[in-house]
Parts: sequence; C-alpha cells; structure tokens
Amino acid sequence: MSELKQTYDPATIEPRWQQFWLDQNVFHTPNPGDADFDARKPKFYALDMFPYPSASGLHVGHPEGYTATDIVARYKRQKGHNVLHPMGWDAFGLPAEQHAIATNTHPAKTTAQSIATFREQLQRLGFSYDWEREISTADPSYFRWTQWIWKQLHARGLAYESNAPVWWCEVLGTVLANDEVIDGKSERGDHPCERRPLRQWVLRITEYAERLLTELEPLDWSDSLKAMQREWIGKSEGAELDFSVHGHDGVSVRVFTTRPDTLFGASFLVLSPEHALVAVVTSAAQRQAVESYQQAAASKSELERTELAKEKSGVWTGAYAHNPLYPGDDPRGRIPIWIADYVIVTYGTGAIMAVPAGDERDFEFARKFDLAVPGIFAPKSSDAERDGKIARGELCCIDEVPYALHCRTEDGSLALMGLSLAAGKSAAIDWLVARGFGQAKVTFKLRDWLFSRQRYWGEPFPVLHTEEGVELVADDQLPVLLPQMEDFKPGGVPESPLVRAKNWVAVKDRKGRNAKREINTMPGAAGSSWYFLRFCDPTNEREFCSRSASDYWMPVDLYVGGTEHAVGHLLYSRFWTKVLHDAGFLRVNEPIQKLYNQGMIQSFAYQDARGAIVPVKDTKEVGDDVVHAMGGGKLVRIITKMSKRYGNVINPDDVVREYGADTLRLYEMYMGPLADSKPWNPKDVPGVHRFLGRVWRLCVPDDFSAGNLHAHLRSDRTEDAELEKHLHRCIAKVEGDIDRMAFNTAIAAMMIFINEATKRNGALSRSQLLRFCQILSPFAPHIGEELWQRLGGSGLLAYATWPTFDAALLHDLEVEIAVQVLGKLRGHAKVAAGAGNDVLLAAARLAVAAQLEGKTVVKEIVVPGKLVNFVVK
RNA sequence: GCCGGAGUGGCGGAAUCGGCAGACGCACAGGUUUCAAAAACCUGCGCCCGUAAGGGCGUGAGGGUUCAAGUCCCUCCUCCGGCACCA
Repeated sequence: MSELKQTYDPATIEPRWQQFWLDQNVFHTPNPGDADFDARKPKFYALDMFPYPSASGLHVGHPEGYTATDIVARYKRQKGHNVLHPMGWDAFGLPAEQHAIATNTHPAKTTAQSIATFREQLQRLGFSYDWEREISTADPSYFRWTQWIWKQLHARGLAYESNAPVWWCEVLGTVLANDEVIDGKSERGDHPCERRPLRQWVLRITEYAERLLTELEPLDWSDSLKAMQREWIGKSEGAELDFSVHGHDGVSVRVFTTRPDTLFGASFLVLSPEHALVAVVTSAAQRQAVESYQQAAASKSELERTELAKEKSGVWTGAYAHNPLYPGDDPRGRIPIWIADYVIVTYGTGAIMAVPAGDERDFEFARKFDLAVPGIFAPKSSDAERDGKIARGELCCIDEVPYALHCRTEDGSLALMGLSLAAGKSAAIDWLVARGFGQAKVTFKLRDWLFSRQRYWGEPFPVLHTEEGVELVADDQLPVLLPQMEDFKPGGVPESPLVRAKNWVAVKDRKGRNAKREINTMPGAAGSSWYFLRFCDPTNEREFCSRSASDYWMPVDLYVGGTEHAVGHLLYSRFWTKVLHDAGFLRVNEPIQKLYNQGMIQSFAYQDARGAIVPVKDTKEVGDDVVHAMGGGKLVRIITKMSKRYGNVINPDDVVREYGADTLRLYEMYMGPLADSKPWNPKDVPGVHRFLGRVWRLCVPDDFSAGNLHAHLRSDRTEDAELEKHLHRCIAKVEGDIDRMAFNTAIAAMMIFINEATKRNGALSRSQLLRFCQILSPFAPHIGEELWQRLGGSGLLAYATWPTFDAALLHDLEVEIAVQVLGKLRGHAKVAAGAGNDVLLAAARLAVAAQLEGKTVVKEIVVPGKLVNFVVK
C-alpha cells in the first residue's frame, strides 16, 4: 500500500482491500479435516438468503440483510469462531428464462452474465464471503445432487405422479405450486391461473405436516413468521362422522367437523358441487337444478369463486340425511342435503354438517334458504335481548358455552349440559366412536407440493418412462443435463418445451429398451431447498455433503432474508432437511436455528393534489416545499416501495461511487431497526459519511506525513482516563447491540465515542484508536482495516481478537440521580455511586428543598443510583 | 372478519427489566475559520407562556393500575404485513 493519502478517500482504499481479501483468500474457511482447521474454536454459520441473479443487478434491499450477516460474521471471527459465511446463486427458474426469451439469448448465457454482475457488485461492498464456496443451483455439479436428493425422496415414497387438478398459468406456460398462486393469480406477473388436471410430479410434504408444525416451536424465528407457517400448515382437530342417506341403503355422507359437540344443532348437510355423492343422492325432481348449479360452479374461475364470495348460493339435492343422534326412524333426525360452492372439495371430506346456530357461514346459508336454526347454546350475558335471540336460533354465536338444556340424547348416553368446550368435544367424539358413527380426525390445510414445471430452465428429473412404468436414472449417470435448444419457449400447450428435444427425449434404458425422458423440469424452489447444506461441502464429488461437514456446520446459526419466503422456501427447506435426516444423511432435523427477517427499504415519492404519483425527476424543491417541476401545486411526500414508475429507485452502485461501500453499509444499518421497513433518505447518507471522515481525521491528521505518523497520538502511558472510560462503554454497547441485531444503536454508540474524542481534540492514544477500529470494522471493514494498518496494528484486523472491556469502567464513581416530587421531575442530585439510601435521600431533600417546604413527606421511593421520589401532602 | 407488527419532535429513529422521554443522525438557526465559498469545528433546537429564572403541556384517542406508564391492563382509531367460505 504505497501512496498514503491524507483525506478519507474510499475510492482508493476500498478496491485495494477488496482485491487484497480476494487475492489472499482471507475469508476462506477450512472444514474439519483440513490442514488449517482449528477444532478448538466454536463454529458460527451466518447465511444470507442467496439472491436470484436478475439482469437488473443489485437493489439496495440486497445489501441490507447481507450487511447484517456480514457484521455478525466479522464480529464472530474476531471473537474467535470458525465462521462459515458463503454466497451463491439461485440461478434456475422462471424470471431468468423469461429474461432470456425477451432478449432472445440462451438462459445459460444470460444467467452467467447476471451472476457475474451480481458477484462484482457484491464484491464492491466488502462482504467477507468465502468465495471458494460459491455455488450456483444451475451448475451441473450442483444440480446433480438436487437430482440425487429427489431420488432419495422418491425412494422413500415421497415423490409420486398425480393427475389431480393443478394450477395452470396460460401466460407463464406452466403449472404453479399453491404458494405461487395468490387469489387465483400468479405471484410472479399477476397472470390468471386455472385449475386443470395434468400429470405432475408431487412431493408428499403432507406426510411431514405434524412434524413441520411441532418442530417449528423451539426455533428462534419471529412470532409472525411462525404464525404464517402454522396457518399454512393449518392443523384442525375434530372428528369425521357419517350421515346415512334416506332411501339409499348403505350410502352415507362423511363430513369433517371441528365441533362434533354441535351435532345437536346440525340442521342440514352441504356437499361441495364437485362431491362424488352428489350424482348418487340427487332426486329426479332436483336433478336439473343441481346439474346446472354444478356447471355454473365449474365454469366460475377460482378467482370468481373467492372474490364473489359475498352472497351464499346453493341448491337442494332433494335428498335427506339422518342425524345419528336420533334412532334410525326418528323424523327429528331427518335433515336436507344441499350443495353449495362455499364448501371446498379439496378440504376435509368435501362435505359438512351445517350448524347454523354456531357457524356464521352456515347461519348465513340457513337464512338465505330459510332453513332451520336450532339453538344449542344457553348464553349468559347482560344483554337479555341478545340471549333470547341466540336461544331461539335467531342469532349465530360461536364458542358460546354453556350448552343448552336439550343438548342431550334421550337415553342420556350423551349429555353436554355443564361441560366445558373441550369436554363437550371429547364427550361427543367418544359417543360417536362407541356407536361406530365416526372417529377423531386431524385435518391439515397443507397440500402436497406440486413439484414439476413445463419449462426449460430447471433441473431435469432423473426419470425415464418405459412401457413398464417409471425408471430412475442410476446415480452414476447423474446429472441428467438439459439438452441444448435454440427454441426453449413454452409450447402453448401444457407440455414442456423439452418435448421438442426429440433426440434428448428418446433414449434407451439400462436394459436397452426404448424409453422417454421425463420432460417436465423441477421448480425454482428445488435447488434452494438444500443449498445451505452444499455450502458446508461445496466441491464434494462423492456426496451432496459429507456427514463430517454437515455435522460440524449445521444448523445455520443466523439466516437473514425477507418474509416473502415464509411458506415456500422455508417450509420446503425444513421438509428436505427432515427427509435427509430420516434417511440418515444428516444429524440435524431442522436447518435454520435463528431466522431474522429484514424489513423493506422504501423510498420517497410525491403525490399531487389529485393523489397521482409524480416521478421524482419531475419534481423540484422550492424552499421547504416540493412542487411539480412543470409548474403546478405543492406535492405531498409519501413513503412507498421503490419502483421504476415512481422514479425513486436507489442504485447501490451510485451510492458506492459517491460515498463508498463503508458509507452504504453504515447508512443501511443506521436507518433503523433491521426488521422494520424504512424509507431511504438521500439527505441522511452524508451524515454517516461525515462520521467516517471524523474517524479518519482522528487517525490521520491533516499534516500527516510518513515522518509524524503517530506524533499526534498520546503515548499509551498518559491515556486520557475519561476517553478510556468512554471507549470501554462503547465496546460493551457495540457487543450487546450486535448480539441483539440492533446495529443502528451500535453505530450511534460509536458516534458518541467519536464525538467525545473529537471534543478532546486528539487526546486519543494509539491503543484506543486501534481498539476503536476493531469495533468499527464489522460495520465499515475497509476503513477499519486501512486505519489498523496505518496505525501499525499487528496482522490483519479481520482476525484480530475483539477488544475487551473492564466492567468496573462502565459506571461512574459519581452519579447524578433524578429527584421527583409526586412523580414530577423537580431537580437533580449528585451522589457517590453505590451510596446508601440515607445518603441519596439527604442529597435529594436538599435538591428539592423549595418544593418540600411546608409539605409533609408521606412516602419516599428510592431507586438506587437512579431516582428519588417524594410523595407529599 | 381472523392472526402478527407498528403509531414518539420538522424528518429517520432512541429509551434493552415500570424509574429523568426525545440518545444518535438529518434538516434548520447562530457562530468560529476563510479574500470568498466549500469543508471542518463550536453552540442552539419537542410545543406553549416568560427577557430570564421558572412554569405548564407532551409518546395515535379515551379510560384504568401505580409513588412513577412510551413501556402494564381495558376500549377504540389509523397504518403495514399475512391469511381469508378450510367446516
């Protein structure tokens, strides 16, 4: 590092250190068994949700989470951990392919370009990744193992072919998984989707539903994210029971209910229009009405069925079922069977017993079609009118125990009166089981994972289809590579473009018979469901990851990313990890110990009087106001997401060019709590840059030259005691704040220290500056390393041991306490730290003597070291 | 509708366990330096009354608990995220 510049110039120091870190492999992490591995150190695995390398390059949202994990990774390294901090690319998938089609270039090529751009942009931000562990999910040496893992799933009966209706998106030309379809539209692109039956590969994630639910609980994830997964898995406990159908011997309708205790109030049954028994039970007189309703329901798109759900609709089948509470011929048990599209065929049994007195949907339906609403609860409230309505079945109420008097069978074998909700449910289930009418049943909302796509840019399945059925490609034949194709556009029919690669599709199997390759490819989430494992052992050619590597590194200690992957990626990753664990390939059962969701970085936008968004380039500042540049009224500033349309997108490259990477990192961490969404304010960026400038000048004075490098620094012997105290407090604060992911307040603490040091104008010692550089460097590594070197720190700062603090220096010898009278602050008093209550009280009385004058103190509250409060009369 | 999170100066935010609300940064104002400007540095900066000393008010709204509430409890409003006819 030859030329020593005087002023803080990130443009020269940052690229130099980045190059050095890369050239010297500074952040390479050895694995257990490697020559330079130190088994005495504890491990730490800090992982980012790896990016989807899009053609538009890095967004300011990316470095937010990446900086957070980098701070922790660098901190842990200085604290003596073996740190695994890798980066890679989620490279297969729809957007890459769409971009390739749009630019008429092969996706392999566009993806490689995007990766190169991303890598370069990330390296300009000084992240301490072990680049030797870089992986790409589209790399054959990677997806070979994705295919291999899929074979493990298949071998365990967890991958199967299905012809059930699936979400098909015409515009995207592929089927989509449940989590990729929102309100009947594709998550990506917002295109309409429809249900249609297609042969697809499906993964039996439902087999793991219970474990995915219970094993979620101990994880260190946010409550909201756990709640999202819980709701997605959607466990309901209740019962299945059978209602025999009048006039159809041996035919019964099985329903699922979470409230078997409300059987006393079941006044009709509802089947979904698609239910198989509809055709069986419908009477001749009702057949026409039923069939036209079925047709109407079928022609409604999923969108219409959910969006137009306001008004209930349905048709009576003409049939009656029998409520099992009553003897077989008792007319009181006779209830009509209806069909209605508010009952979903894919959930439960596709049929319900309707209890209008206890379920608002059933109540609404009963009202609309004038069906009976037998009251079953005896509510107790101050509102007599409401109670009366509920008792008479004129109002629906949920969860309202106690049960009404008539909630008992005539022979007394089931009597709910006086029971709690839980006891009522289990009594009802016991009763049903004893008579063979039903049994306890657990139902999940979670569906099996639709695992194939009709697109080119994804992992091929290691599957051949022969006349005798499915045959898997042998392990030693993996990976199955994609064929080179000029035209890889989707075909417009629900069939993969791979069907056109005729030479690729037609193969001979092991025994020399004619076979066809599977033409579907795997979904984007395939490669990302296990990449955290590959990072542990990225170049292994014999296994997806050695046991020794995964045993050592897994689970991930800190995983940072956005909430958008709450039910997709994070659920799939947990599923695959559990399967690999069950198959004996992994010790861990859960991949991610601690998950932290970063907020979104938003931006300012401007609205005119009509509420229309005005692009930022069309605005100008006039005094304190922002107005339309082309003449026009005052604009209102709002906070919204960054968007090309609003012209408010911040490009990280521009920020690095103007202020440097350290400033970008520091600003993104200083904006506010990592988990919060917060707006980018260009005016705030110079603030953190100024702070770095002050740090620089404290180390490198204006009159700096090689000869007087340390002349301005105090020798360590005559260190300023006050500053030393401030430094110890700063170290303690930064440590604690990194531990709780509160990077904004850690930076504020460092600013306070630098302000103190600046005020004392050069009273810092070299040792103090070196220690300060150490705590700064996880946040701003380039300036940290540069100053460390210039100050003559030994070795690389990146691996220098984190400075210690002396707990005795964290507290002053003399403290100022607050003195209150009747809870209002009236004065302050200085006392020795640790002074007894009598000393505090004496000092406090003195401080507020005027306010106590003529009053009687009835109570004295003393909070040692902080506060005294006098309660007076 | 249900679940989760939030609401604090002109702005972003701080207050980690019920104990001095507004740390730190931005913006703004005044000053030092300068031929000048930039940069840098210093000072001030919640609102109201007051020259000041001082006083009153103040953390979305209303109520409550407490010597003491941004923090705990109840009711409500607004915003953000998720789920949504799942029986």
